[in-house]
This record gives sequence, structure tokens and C-alpha cells, in this order.
Amino acid sequence: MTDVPASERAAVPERPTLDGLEQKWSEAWERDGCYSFDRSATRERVFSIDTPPPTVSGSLHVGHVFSYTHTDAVARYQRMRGKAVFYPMGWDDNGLPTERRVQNHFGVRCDPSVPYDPDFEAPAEPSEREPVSISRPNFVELCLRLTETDERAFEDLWRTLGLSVDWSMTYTTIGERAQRISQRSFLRLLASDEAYQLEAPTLWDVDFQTAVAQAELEDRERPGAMNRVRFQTVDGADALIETTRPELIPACVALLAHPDDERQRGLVGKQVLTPLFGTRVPVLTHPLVDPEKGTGLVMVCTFGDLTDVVWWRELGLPVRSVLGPDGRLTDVPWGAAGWESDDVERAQREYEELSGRTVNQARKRILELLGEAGELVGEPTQITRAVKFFEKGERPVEIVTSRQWFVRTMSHTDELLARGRELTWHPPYMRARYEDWVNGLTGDWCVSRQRFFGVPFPLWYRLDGSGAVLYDEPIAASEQQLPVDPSTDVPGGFAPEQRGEPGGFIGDPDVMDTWATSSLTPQIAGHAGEDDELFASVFPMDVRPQAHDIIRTWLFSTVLRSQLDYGELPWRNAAISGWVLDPDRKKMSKSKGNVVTPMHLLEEYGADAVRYWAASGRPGTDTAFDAQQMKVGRRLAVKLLNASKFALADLPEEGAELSSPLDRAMIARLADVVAEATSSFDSYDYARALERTEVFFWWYCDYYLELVKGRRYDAGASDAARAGAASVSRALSRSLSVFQRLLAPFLPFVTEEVWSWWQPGSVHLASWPDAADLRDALGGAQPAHGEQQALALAADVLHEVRKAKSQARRPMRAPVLRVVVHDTAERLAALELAADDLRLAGSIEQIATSVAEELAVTVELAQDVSEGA
RNA sequence: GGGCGCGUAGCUCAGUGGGAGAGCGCUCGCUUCACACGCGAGAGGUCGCAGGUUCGAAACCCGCCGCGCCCACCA
Repeated sequence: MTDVPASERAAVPERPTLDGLEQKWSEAWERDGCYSFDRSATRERVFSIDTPPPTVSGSLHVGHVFSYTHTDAVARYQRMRGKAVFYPMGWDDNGLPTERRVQNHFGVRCDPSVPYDPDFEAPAEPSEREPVSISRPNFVELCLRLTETDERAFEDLWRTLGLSVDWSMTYTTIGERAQRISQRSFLRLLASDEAYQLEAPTLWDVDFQTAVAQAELEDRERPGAMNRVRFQTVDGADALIETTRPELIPACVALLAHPDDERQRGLVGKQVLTPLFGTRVPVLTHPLVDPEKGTGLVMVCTFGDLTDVVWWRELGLPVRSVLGPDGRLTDVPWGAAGWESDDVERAQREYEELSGRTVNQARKRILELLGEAGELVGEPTQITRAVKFFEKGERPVEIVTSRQWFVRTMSHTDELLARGRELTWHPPYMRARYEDWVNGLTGDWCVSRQRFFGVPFPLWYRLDGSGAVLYDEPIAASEQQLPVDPSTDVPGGFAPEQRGEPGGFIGDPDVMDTWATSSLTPQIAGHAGEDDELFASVFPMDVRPQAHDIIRTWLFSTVLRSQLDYGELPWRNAAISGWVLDPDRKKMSKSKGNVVTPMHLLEEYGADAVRYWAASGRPGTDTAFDAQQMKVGRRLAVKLLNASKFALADLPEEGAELSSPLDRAMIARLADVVAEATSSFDSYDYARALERTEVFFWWYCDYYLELVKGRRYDAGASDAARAGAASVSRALSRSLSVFQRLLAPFLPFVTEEVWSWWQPGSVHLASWPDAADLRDALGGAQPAHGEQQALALAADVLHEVRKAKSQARRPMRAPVLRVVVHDTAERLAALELAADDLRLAGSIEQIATSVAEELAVTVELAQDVSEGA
């Protein structure tokens, strides 16, 4: 700690205030490059953060403020520990939400087959009629234009909140670097056979008409009807099944029973005819069939749900697909190979009633047809069941056969589980979510999406002489070309005119799953493969902060990509934050309409106050939104202003000694608090660090300051009094410096303000307080046990005196004739060390003592007597 | 169905083997020389229920109940 000459100190304001601190200091930090990453630092001196890039097209809400404050507190702590903190910001701007907004806002539609138009101007007004078809690069340009405003709104918020981000390191997930790195990583996966394409049953959203991944599914409760339907064996026996999806009867490929189900024994091995369509399907067995469910006999279709896929694959069943990518039933060639029927004419006739209809329409119609044919047994049962939805979708996902790109995960699950155990989780139990997810994976990661605003696959395909696509011969871009957009760029060896021509080429029309890019944030932020020096100094990163709901997506996929690219973890720690719940303990979400936007909170309570509320939420724990806590935070900030003003009114003389017992004892306690805050921060428990600091700070203001105030004002009467006053001054400047720094990670604005009153430079670049230094300041020897007892006992007695005055309805400065303290001889001896301070603090004329088993205090007010406990 | 977490004062929560705590809210008091954006004091709890281990359990073990989240092959 450096004492600055009084002439160079900023004056302590007459009336300190929190107003305007956000703007004043965020401008100063930007101007001074306070949070610039020190590129000269080697890896050991770096603390690197894999910042979550917020989805900029989503709404800003207090949940953002909550978790980003947690990370910022840790970042500020590490910076004060002397680390070069690598803390970039990213914007997640690629993906579906942006696409939808661009389509509506500009009245355009992306068509990857349209060539790029460099002179394209977006329509000023969206067309009333048909949307304009534009090329993918043009569409992406519009997306970028729209996201720019969103990103500014986020940046404003982050600056007002006081995130100590190095804004020169900002990246976007659709930016050129992100595209290049995503494409490069993909090409390498392709070369090492970790990426492959396959035509297979794929989870499919019929509205967006794109493949989706297992990780993007969620269950929603939906009402449905369970229908009992009659199949018949060729010799006329009934085989009853129950189904919620009768529209898939034409796609039925088998009936299944459990191998041990006696009731079905007569049917197993036989052929049955599908109702209405007369297709012969076998009755087989599979252990996954639950004999307790329905009739014990289940229909397998291609494909009604994921279980169908399992049965289809394991039993080697044929594909009979009736569902198109738009969610409507397609035409079907009854009588052709694979579509055999005992009554082709009838099958055609019945199916014409369904063809072209949506799933729901077809379901309704086939139930009528089955009813008319007498194949419906009994009344349908109304049930509620969980149905799989794409998390951003509006209709249930279907399973459609299509050609997609996959990244291998199933062959790496053991490595992924091992990496999960290497990673330090905060809090530790969050690892279970990761392990559950890895253990529950059922297939490789489908990374291709039939969308537009994303990173394209850097691939083209040859066309044969008839113009058919030769998917098995992809032409990969070279790494030097990246990033490429195959819908516009041309592969080596071809001319632009050959696009789409027989013998020519065609670009891969798909883009990558948004997580395929987000899973590379450490590489993107660290400029992997493009700035080797930087990347080496930040990777593997120290910490990934994120919320628990995206462990299965973001965290998992990042671990996977790092494992595939480098064979190691992308970071050492995962700091998992909870959610912000509304006061009714429901998750805040746009759809529930319970979202609280943060900007007005920052204006009303101040950034430090909002941060205080956020930092009180413990790692991993969901926290209810509570404006009351922000008021408490504001109180703390105001208290720091005033306590600082008090302490700085009189800085210590050169050579002032910490001679007084209470001062020494307080400093010793403070050293313990520093030690605890430090170890809490080291294990990412910012909330504990704050709580311990705060509790002690309030005690310090309420008891310590009151106990020593009198001695401080009483300076000058004698040598002893001067020494006593000098000791207070020394203790105040010591302790205040420590409090200001302990609170700096949480309340960056007010701490910077009070620091500026008496210290050079930024508090955020000052060194974190050190418990050993504080103890050294006591002259080597720890305060004696008696000094510690004196402080505790003086506080207890002061409390009793205040109680007596309060109960007598007298002012706190009302004089006390006599206080009798009853306690053990040892403790009474200790109290003697604090007697002078106590007398001044309590306006006490005389302190008498009496030996007793335990503490009791008698207070005699002037003209009044009151008993204490 | 499996897993994880939680259950302590009206509210939000801390407390991992030995005094049941904090803040807010509530009540009462105090124009106190850092702070009325303040200060002081007080009331308020069967620590979800039941059993066990222990000299001693809010904490450790077993079971149950309730809430939340994640996962699942929900026909």
C-alpha cells in the first residue's frame, strides 16, 4: 500500500453519492485500457475465460445480469491476484431466431440456389405478397445488419453493469473467423473420418424443415387418443394393437410382442395383414416390448418414434416411409416393390384419402376409415402423454429419412466420461448431469441443418453425366480458401458456369448446427490456428462459465470437439450458474411473460446494487428475483462511501504504530476474513467471499468504528492519547484499504470511487489483500488471546449498554453513571484493555467489574436503572 | 422408471457433530459530530415426518412425504 501525499489526493466529497458512478468509471476504464489483456503474459500468468456468447436476438433479461456478474467477480478477483485475465465477449448471432426475424423484417426468403448479388438492396418495406428470394450470402448480410443493433444493446448493458471485458477481443459466431475455424475443424474431422455423411432416419422439424439433434429435443405434455386397432392374421385371427398414431398404419413393417408373453405365443411367427391396406407384416418378438402396455402387441412403423428406429435397426426391418419433409403424407406406389398388398386397389383407394394431408388431418381421416371398416375396437381412450418437440418448434418432431452429416460421438463416450471426471465442476454435483447425458446418448451427433444463417459446409459434390449428385464424392475446400460459401464460391478445377450442369458440381446446401460452431468458442476466442502465440497463452482455458440447462449441448459439445481436435479438455473448471426465477419460483422465459428486463433496474438501484443481488446467488443455485436484495446492495455501497469518508478524514502520520489492543484485534480478525474470502474465490465460491466480507464489514461499522471513534477524536491530550489516535488512524487506513479491495469484484463502481479518493491507479489493478501481510503489520506477533477477548467483550458490553438506553427510550449519547460487568476473572482482565474505548463509546462514567461464572451486565443510566442480561 | 438438488423465522437464505443464526419484512425507540439512502433495540422457529448411530444430531445413516430440475425404450 502506498500513501499518496495529501496534495495529490482527490478530495473526499462533502456528500458522497453513487449517482453517475457507472458512466464516470466505465468511461475511465475504457480510456485507460484497464481490462486489456496482456499479450506478453505466458500461460502460467494467464487466467482465461471461455465467455458464453449470449444469443443476441433473444431478449435481454435479468438472467444475463445474474450469471455474467458471477463470472465478472471471478475475473476481477483473478486480475487482482496478478493474473493477465483473458476475458473476451462473444455474440451468438447465427441460427434460427435471427433467420426468422430477418424474414419478417425484410420480407425475404433465402434460396441457396440463387447466385450472390453484390448490389442487392434490401426492400425498404417488406413485400405484402411473396417474399423475395435471395442468395445465402445476401441473406447472411441482412442477418448481420439486424444483429448489429442487438449487439450494441448488449454491449451497452454489459458496460453499464461493469463487466471487465476486453472489448478488443470481441467475436461473433457468424463472423469470418468463426466460420473459418468451424470449417477448418470440420475438414479435419472429415479427413480423420470423425465426420461422415449418412442417409438414415433423422429427427426432423416439419415447420423449419430441417434435421435437429437429440440435444435439441424437449418433452411436452400433449393430449392424445389411444386407439385399439384390429390387424388380422392371414387365416383370420385377430391381432389387436393400441396406437396413438394410426395414420402410420400404412408405414407399418411389423408387430412385436415380448418374447415371454404367453398370450401372444400363437401369433408370433405368423404374418398379419394391416387394416385398410392389406400389407403382410410379420409378428416378431423384442425384449423392449412391455407386455403390460396396451394389448401387449405393438405396431412398428417407419418411423413413429425413436423406439421404432431401435426396433427397425435391431430386427433388420424394411423401410416403408409415408411422411414427407413438410409433415404431409406423400404419394405411395401401392403394388410396387415394398408396397405389396393383398388388395392393391383398395389400398390405393384408402390411401388417397390420406395422401397430401398433414399428420393431424390424416390421423382424423384414417380413424373414420377404420371405423367404417369396423377395424376400430371399442372407444378411443383420451390420454396425456409426453411428445418430443424441437425446442424451438411448434409441432412434434418426426423421423424422416434423409442424408445428413454426423460427427462421431458414440465411439468416444468412454473418453468423454473420463474428461468429465478430469474437469473440476463448481458445484461438483453438476457432473452427474453430464454423465447422465453421455450415458444416454443413442446416436452420433447430426451436425447438418437445412437452414441458411449458419456456417456452410465447405463442400461441393460432383454431378454425373445425367446431372445426378454424387454424394459419395464430396469435394472439400482447401484450408487456404476458408471461409467458403459453396453456394457462391467454386471448387478448384471447376468454372462457375459448371454449377448445376451435368458433369459439373453443386455446393452442399446445408449449414452447421449452431452448436457445431459454439462448441469451438475456446478456439474462436483464442484465434486457434491463426495466432498461435495467443492461443498457446490461453488454451486450455481456466474456466467455462455457463448455466446448467446447456450442459448437454454447449458443455458437452465443447468437450467433444476439444477431445477430437486436441485430445484434451478445453478448460480446467466448469462454473455452473443457476437460473433466475420469478418471485413465484418459475423460470423466467419469454413465453411465460415473466421476464424482467435489467436496464431499468440498473438505473433505479445502480449497477453495484444489482451486482450485489446477483453475486448473492450461490454457484449452481437457482435464485428468485428480489428487488429487495438490490436495496440491500445499495445500502452496502452507500455504507462504503460513508465509512470511507470517515476513515479518510485523517490519514495516519508516518510511523504510526498499531499499538492499541482493539485495533490489533480487529486487524487480526480482518486477516481471517481475507483468508476465507481468498479460499472461497479460489474455489469459485464468489457468494461466500461476498457474504463473509459483508458480514464482517457491517460488524466493523457497527461495533469497531463506534468503539474507536472516541479515541480518535480525543487525540492530542497526552502522549498516550496521541499514540492511541495514531493507532486508530493506522488501523482505519489499513482496514479500509482491505475492505475496498475485498469488495471491488462485487461493487466495482463504488470501490473505484472511494479508492480514487486516496490511492493512485485503479482498485481493479491493485493487488488482492493478503492475510499474511496484515498479520505482519501487527509486528510479527499475533494479538494475544486477551486482545481478541477484549474486542469481543467490549462489543458485548456496548450492546448491553445500547439495549439499556433503547429500552429506557433514551438517546444513545445519554450518559451512563455506572456499568457493572460480571464475568470470569480472565475475561474481566482482558476487558481492562478496552475500558477506555468502551467508556468513550458508551458515554460511561465508571466501569466496575465483578467476578462471575458468565457474562452479565448491569447498566445504571443517569436517573434510571436498567438490568441487562 | 432412473439420477441430481432442495425442504431451517412471514420472505430470501447461511449454518456438515457440542450455544438455532443473518438480511429483509414487522414492532418500538433515537434529529448520534462518516452515514436519516441513517442508528439502536425487540418480537418471531417442533430446523418436512418417522426411525437409527452417538454422551450429544438441523447436520451423519435408513425409510417416507413434498417441491424443483435433468434423463429415459412413455406403443
